[in-house]
Amino acid sequence: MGAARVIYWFRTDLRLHDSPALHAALELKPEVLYPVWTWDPHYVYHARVSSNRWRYLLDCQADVDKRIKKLTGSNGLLVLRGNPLNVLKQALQDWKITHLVFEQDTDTYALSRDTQVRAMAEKLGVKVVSKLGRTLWDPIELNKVHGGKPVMTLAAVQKLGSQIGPVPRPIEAPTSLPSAGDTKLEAPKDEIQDAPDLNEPARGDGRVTSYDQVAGPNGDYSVPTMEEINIKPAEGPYRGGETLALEALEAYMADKKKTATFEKPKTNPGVFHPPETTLLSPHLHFGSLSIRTFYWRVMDVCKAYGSGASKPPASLEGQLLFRDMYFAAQCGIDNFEQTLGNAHCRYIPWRLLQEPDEEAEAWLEAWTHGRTGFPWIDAIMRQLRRDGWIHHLARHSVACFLTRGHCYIAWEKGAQVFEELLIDHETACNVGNWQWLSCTAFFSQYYRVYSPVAFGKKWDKSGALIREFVPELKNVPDKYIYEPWLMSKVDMKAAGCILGQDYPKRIFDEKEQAKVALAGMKEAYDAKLYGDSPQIGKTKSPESPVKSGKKRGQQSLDGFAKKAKIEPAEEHEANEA
DNA sequence: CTGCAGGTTGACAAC
DNA sequence: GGTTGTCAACCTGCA
Repeated sequence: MGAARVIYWFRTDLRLHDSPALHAALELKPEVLYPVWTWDPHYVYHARVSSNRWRYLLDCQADVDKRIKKLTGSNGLLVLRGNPLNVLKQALQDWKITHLVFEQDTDTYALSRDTQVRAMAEKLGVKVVSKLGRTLWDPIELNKVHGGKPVMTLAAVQKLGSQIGPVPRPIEAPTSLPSAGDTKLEAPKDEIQDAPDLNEPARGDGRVTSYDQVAGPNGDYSVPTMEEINIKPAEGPYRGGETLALEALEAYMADKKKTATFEKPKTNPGVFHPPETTLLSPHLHFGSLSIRTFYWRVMDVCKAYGSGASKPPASLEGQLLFRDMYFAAQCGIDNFEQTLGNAHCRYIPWRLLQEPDEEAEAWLEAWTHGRTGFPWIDAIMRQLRRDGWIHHLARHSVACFLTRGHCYIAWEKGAQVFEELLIDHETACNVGNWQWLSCTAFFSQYYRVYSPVAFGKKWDKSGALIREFVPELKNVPDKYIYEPWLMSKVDMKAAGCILGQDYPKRIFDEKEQAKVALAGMKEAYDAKLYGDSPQIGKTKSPESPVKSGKKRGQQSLDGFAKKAKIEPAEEHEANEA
């Protein structure tokens, strides 16, 4: 039996430190190791991604590329442009690969993609190895030991997690890597499906050239540039990559008291550049920081600190446990990313869930672009758009406002905006948190409503966040900064801000609208319907959105993925012939 | 079955 | 200005 020839497929794990999958690849003692990223058109066209997040991804790739080059002394990351099923099939054959190794990914699209890739590889006689590395515990196993029910409470994560066993300690980054062999590839002619192009808002004017060649414009599989992928320049201040991730972790952990006594609800959503929280979530998303490295650094600091350390759910450990909870819920619930067909999501007849509604469309548009006339809400939404990151409680505040608190608009609409704009967007966490805030799952105390005026004021009396992100209100006195509609004509003139001209009038009276929304929530709770209740289908038009493929797909979140058609390899061969 | 405690992070008024 | 009770009352998990 010859030596192993390995493709290491990077996806959710753009790092070299504590990578169980990479470790498994190296344990095969391969004679050649091809570190591959597949530039998947699904993400380029069928997922919402802002310029900020595209740049963050490229940052992570560039950093891993540099690290790999250092260890191999030759090649870096090989970015193969094309549908992973097709390019990997070609690479497995042309490079005489014996093992395909990657980190387990339980996202909806990823599960279906990996199932197909696995089948394709095994058919070619290639061994497929996948390892857990993205969560503290295996989300599938968490649900299994929960009796097959999806894990949806933090207490359950703690209990079942400790039953499964302690989180493994992180493993060191390799000190050397085998080089890749010959990288010549008989590039398959990929049919790139670019419709629907959900990334259109981030794209520049030029043509997408990413898929002209499988090896990229220089023929060397180099990490793409923003120009090459034709994405507009990113405006935000936050950059990605393993090097920055590890530095940021150490910088935060250096303050032992802050780390050990961390309580999320006590961190200030009005503080920015830098925020009071760790800002490590985007690194977790791209895998440029290992979750286990983060977890054990926190646990060790807390242990050394002693009895004064904070505890879950508010503590840093608690934040990481929530993440595991959402991953478990996502892979344990059918149609997790939407209301319809989701047995664990309360059915609420949200505006814009199914029926057109001009007023609600206008409110959604105003919310999306920070033009609601509520300075606190608008500041957060503009911060989200410019920087790609907002504080957790700020997310709560604007999510509550759009859904159960005031606008009574379907949570999926808001989740789509977050999906596009957040640099730390994680489908499981984003969808889960939107369900939480909209009181459709996880949480149900709908009478606790965040005020668009009082909540911000509590943290930030003089409105620094508003003055930064809503400059038209810069000179409004503190007294009116959260409620500019209280200004007289004279006040407006003095502040250089005429309402309805320089800054919008509020879209509604928030106290009145909160009453309307609360009454709606009460009625919806009394009805006790869930996303899979048969009554829902019956009350709607016969052209039920649950069944109709294309239109629904365009509207849904990552769940679109599972409906996106990935051509079986055989069909492609037939097409090419 | 019932009852009850607890639930990451509310708002507001009254003291 | 910081603490406390009320608002109107949800869910899950466990005894």
